[in-house]
Amino acid sequence: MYPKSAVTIDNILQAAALLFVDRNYADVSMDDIAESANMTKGALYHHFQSKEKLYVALMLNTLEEINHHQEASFASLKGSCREKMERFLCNFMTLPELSLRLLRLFRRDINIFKNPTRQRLIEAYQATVPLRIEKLIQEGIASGELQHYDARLLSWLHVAMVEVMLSGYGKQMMGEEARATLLITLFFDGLSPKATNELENELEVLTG
Amino acid sequence: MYPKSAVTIDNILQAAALLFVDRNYADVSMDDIAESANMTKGALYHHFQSKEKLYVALMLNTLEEINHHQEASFASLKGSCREKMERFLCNFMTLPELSLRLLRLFRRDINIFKNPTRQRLIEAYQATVPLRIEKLIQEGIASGELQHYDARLLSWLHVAMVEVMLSGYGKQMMGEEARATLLITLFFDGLSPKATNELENELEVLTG
DNA sequence: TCCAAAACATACTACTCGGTATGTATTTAC
DNA sequence: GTAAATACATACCGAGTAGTATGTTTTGGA
Repeated sequence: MYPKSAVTIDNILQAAALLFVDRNYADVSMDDIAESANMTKGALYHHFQSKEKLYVALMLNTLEEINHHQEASFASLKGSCREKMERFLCNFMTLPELSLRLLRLFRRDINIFKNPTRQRLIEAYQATVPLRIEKLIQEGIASGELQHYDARLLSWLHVAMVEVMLSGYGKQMMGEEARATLLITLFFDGLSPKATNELENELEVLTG
Repeated sequence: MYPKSAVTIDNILQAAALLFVDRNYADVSMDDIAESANMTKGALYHHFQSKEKLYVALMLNTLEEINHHQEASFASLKGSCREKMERFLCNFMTLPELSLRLLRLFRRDINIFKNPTRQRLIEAYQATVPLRIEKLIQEGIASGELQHYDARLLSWLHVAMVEVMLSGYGKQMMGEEARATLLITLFFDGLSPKATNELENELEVLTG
């Protein structure tokens, strides 16, 4: 009934996001956030009980957005495991710059908090990205497209590689789809020059 | 001439290391460090001008240790690029638990500082691990063992994967050498079941 | 119109923490 | 031994910050 609150909260979270992505949690004060959101600290505390609650809200909110962005694409994935993963990755890379940076921030700063907050944040984070990839990998293992290593471990390796591709250096090197292709190639075929495909082609030729 | 100072500084750095690895930079106070090192803050400030200087000293000190640990092994690497990387990785994994955790900490917290400190730390960090791997990768590319992607990007991907292998979940899953082997396999051959070797064997059989 | 609840502002508290000023004890050099 | 440099202790300061108490303004409904 007081819709003004919603837009204000959104303003606060937006301002907080911009501050948190290039300073540390400890280095961003509630005064900073209030000033950046064009309001006073009193108003800020009217909407958020504490700094921690604000950060958690920002995180859950961002993850929710990302979830929404991915849900449709994830549900409509078709083809081989490899195709699915590549599609998913491409879609992921089209997320707004800010969302991606926040995601990276969360992964880094999640240990600031103590349980039970910590556990809650970890689960929320995992549900949006690593678990989805883990599911794709599990399917790939089941269908024989991937060797049967631990799916969770593989998903974390994948996530870590994606993070590298998204951060700084990777970005200026190559285009979006080139980076996605490289990553999928590395993941499935490795970096040895004799790629599986080529060898399979040779085999086909020889075996008729 | 005052040799007591050296051992005291060592004590301080050791105590600080233990505190920093499981709390954040901001969450560890100079009082904490002093208490943990069994001395007062005044004594602490006699040896370190500031908290930042202390942290930098800890970091450079740790990197120096790691450098020392790796130098001999790195110089004596022989065989193919793949063998070299596997050896190097195995050796790296034999580093003390605390050193590895500190290394991870530095990578995460290096952005706390402003230039020129930041730049100095980044260079020191890169010199101990990523640059060495980059060199191995460059050799591999030159010798045709690896496809000619950007060596630096590949080294970062490699480092990121190593980090996953060393952190928590990876550790309890498999033994040391198993993790190293998996990582090298993934890096060179990928995770598709039809590994390059097998295909090459098939080719050899068919082509005689 | 009028009132209660929500939205926001102001001013303040309590406290932490990096850093310092100034002392005392200990070590080394001669 | 003794003087000076070093090592360490004690007590404090000032800045900054999370959080609060208490006001004032605005909003939405009856």
